[in-house]
Amino acid sequence: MNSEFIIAVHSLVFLAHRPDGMASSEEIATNVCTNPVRVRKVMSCLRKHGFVDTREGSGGGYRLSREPGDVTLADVYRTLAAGSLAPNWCSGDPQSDCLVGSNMGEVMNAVFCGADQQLERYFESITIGQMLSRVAAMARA
Amino acid sequence: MNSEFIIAVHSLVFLAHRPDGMASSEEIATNVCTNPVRVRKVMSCLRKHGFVDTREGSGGGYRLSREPGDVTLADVYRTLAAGSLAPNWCSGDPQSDCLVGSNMGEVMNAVFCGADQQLERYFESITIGQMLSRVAAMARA
DNA sequence: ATTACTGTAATAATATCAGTTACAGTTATT
DNA sequence: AATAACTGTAACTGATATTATTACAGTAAT
Repeated sequence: MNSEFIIAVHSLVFLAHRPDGMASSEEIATNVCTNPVRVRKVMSCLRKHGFVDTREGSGGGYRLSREPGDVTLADVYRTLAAGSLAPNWCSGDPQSDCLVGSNMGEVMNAVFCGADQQLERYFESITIGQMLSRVAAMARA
Repeated sequence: MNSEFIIAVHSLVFLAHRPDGMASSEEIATNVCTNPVRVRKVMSCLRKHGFVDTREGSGGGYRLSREPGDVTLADVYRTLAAGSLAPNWCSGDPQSDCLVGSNMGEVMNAVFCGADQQLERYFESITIGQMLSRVAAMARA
């Protein structure tokens, strides 16, 4: 799975966990275990899609702009990783004079579109709020 | 998605399409659009899991050893690409003293295990025989 | 024997992904 | 107004993963 998706989810959960809902790219990067530039790139995308607000300048950072319980992983998936199942590579060749060789690419594509939808449906059932609860439950155990 | 999975599915459909159910690695490679060594590697794996029989030596090649209608994509998936959704990379760090940072890896893992199961369930509903029908339907259209 | 295959390892080429550096723009603080 | 602490991006570098190629031993048909 696309690691930007993971960074995004982790970041959102981290923000949801913060009492004031805020953190800088560096704080997030440390928590996620990656570098701040990558976090900023992902967050920049999340901002454009209305998941977070940004405050530039000193004391700035990111803040959740939606209720954790209202944001599903599917929302994030669609924003950052939609179609990630579809192979970058298509087998076969439309020019082939073989029935299979010439049409497999398209059939395979349809299969993966279906798979992607299936995956989205699953992610639809999990919210950022739930992720936070799960993390907390883990800590108690 | 794992391109070996795609090669495997394409190859099996191609074999199913052959009147005698047989083809050499070179024929398959041409049809799939890749090189014979790769095909042999994938087929070797399929053989070990009982999907095909191999005949070495002159005039040899591969032959489907199960009914196309009985082989699901899930069978192939489990053999060649199971767990492909789970990220190779885990966010966070168990040593972190933050609730989120220390437990997110495990929670994320559980999420992806679920996603993988969801995907398998979907693949369960598609057989090699159906793939062949779809390809044929496409050619008629 | 020769030819046409598979099986597999090793290597080389290529593409993808992640980390780093650099710097312009923004805002709070003093 | 100067400084410090941020975000936003682009460009570059390095690491990693993927794919193709080469090579050769083993097997079976002719």
